[in-house]
Amino acid sequence: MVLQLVWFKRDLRVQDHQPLQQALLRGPVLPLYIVEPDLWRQPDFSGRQWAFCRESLEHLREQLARLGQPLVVRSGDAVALLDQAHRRFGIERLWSHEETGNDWTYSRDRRVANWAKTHGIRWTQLPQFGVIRGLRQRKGWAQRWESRMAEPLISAPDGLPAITGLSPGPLPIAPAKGLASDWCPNRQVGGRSEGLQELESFLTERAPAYASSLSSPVTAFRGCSRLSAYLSWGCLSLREVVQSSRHEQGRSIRSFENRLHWHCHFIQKLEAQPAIEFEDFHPFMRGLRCADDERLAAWAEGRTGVPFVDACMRALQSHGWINFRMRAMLMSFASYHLWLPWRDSGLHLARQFVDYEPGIHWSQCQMQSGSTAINTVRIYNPIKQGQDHDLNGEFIRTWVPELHLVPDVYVHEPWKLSMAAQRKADLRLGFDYPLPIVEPVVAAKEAKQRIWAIRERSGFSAIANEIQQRHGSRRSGLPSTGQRRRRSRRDPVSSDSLQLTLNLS
DNA sequence: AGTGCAGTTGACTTT
DNA sequence: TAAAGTCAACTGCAC
Repeated sequence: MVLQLVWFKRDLRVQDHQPLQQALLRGPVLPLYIVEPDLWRQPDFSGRQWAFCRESLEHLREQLARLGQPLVVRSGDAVALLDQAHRRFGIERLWSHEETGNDWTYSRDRRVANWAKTHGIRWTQLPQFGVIRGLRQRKGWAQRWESRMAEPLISAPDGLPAITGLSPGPLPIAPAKGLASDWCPNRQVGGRSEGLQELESFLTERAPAYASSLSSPVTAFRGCSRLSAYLSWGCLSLREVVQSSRHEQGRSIRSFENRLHWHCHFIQKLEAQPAIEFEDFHPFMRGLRCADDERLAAWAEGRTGVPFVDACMRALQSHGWINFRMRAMLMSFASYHLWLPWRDSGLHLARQFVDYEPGIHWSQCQMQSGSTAINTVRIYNPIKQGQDHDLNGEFIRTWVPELHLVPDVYVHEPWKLSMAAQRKADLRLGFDYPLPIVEPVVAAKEAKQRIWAIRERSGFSAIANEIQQRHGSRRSGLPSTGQRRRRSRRDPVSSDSLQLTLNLS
């Protein structure tokens, strides 16, 4: 018997699954998922991600079983297992979705490609996002994204011919031996039905308030779409989310759609330049920051002594998710205030995110650390963020119960409490809750100076411009220094040539 | 009623 | 998807 092998990776669904559809046109299909212990031992992967993935696999297995051939699951090295399948059945062709993963999955894919070539097996990888493989420069990208998303959805197959004498194999509880336990009590549950429920409730109930609730962690857990993990693991296809959101109208849904666009925009950067997982976009930024295990641990465990930062980190630990603005603030605090290398803090965040998507993640880590050079430096002030998005401290009090009795005005800056006030709030600073490990205002100022000193060095902007050509969207472009015309308020539409000359000279 | 002035607001620039 | 600083316009009030 000769088979088509459909290799499921982070595309755990049968709907809108082009490789599955195409493979079935050519013959009986062996649907395979490979649990790769080495992958799950990588420092950016974690138990909570496996738990979500495993739930999604259970659902996928059921769906495929109903179609006639359950999902086959094997644990081990991908090349070894593919080779085994080939020797037993003969694989005519290998099918999968393109994956823009980390360095480990990229090199595994190269090994698989090699193996396939050696055995004369064609490996067809089809795109599932708006990411374009082999793209040299960014011009025209947005339009190609648009046409990808407009393609008709592919419905689930009618059925799969059963393969006799092939056991589905167990879905392991742990994907590798000796992995750290990862308690995440408020994690979303994986699987396509859960994803569809989330999509449905978002579009029919929650979408109108999306734009107004996505910034504050008080409202974001309900107000955001919460589809990210289902997209990362492929329970839902991006195209189906884009298309169903287009049936709705309103300001909020437009702003949501914008973010779906950004999803691929960021993955495209890692696709075009895999090194950004490890290496700063801009060479002038390399080796800038200082590794510090103690600082890293305090940040990662939510005990920096800055309440809003700690509250966000603890909420993330418990949910496996937090809203975008707070992710940016956490990263900004690690990179600027604590001056930690983004790779170290980024690995911790990667493990915390159930929705970890390497391309988005590493692009964002760099962007929030100022190392992309094509974005302006954004240093978040955690006290201001707290006052803006958790004015009365309800979020802080939920996650930092040590501050339960601290009055609202001090809850963002408990170090300003007098001894008497501490006693009254039943709080001993430095004992029940730490004093801040850095002075937020001073640390931010210092970081800002360091970063700007580098940005002003000669040769910096020339390289920044090259990065812009390769990775930037049109809007993110650096203003060309010295060429911008200043407009006075007094003279808002001045086109007076004399003034123009003066301004340019 | 008009003027002076401190304090506030908002647009815009710089870091 | 930032924050802080600057500057001019505006506001409310006293006289």
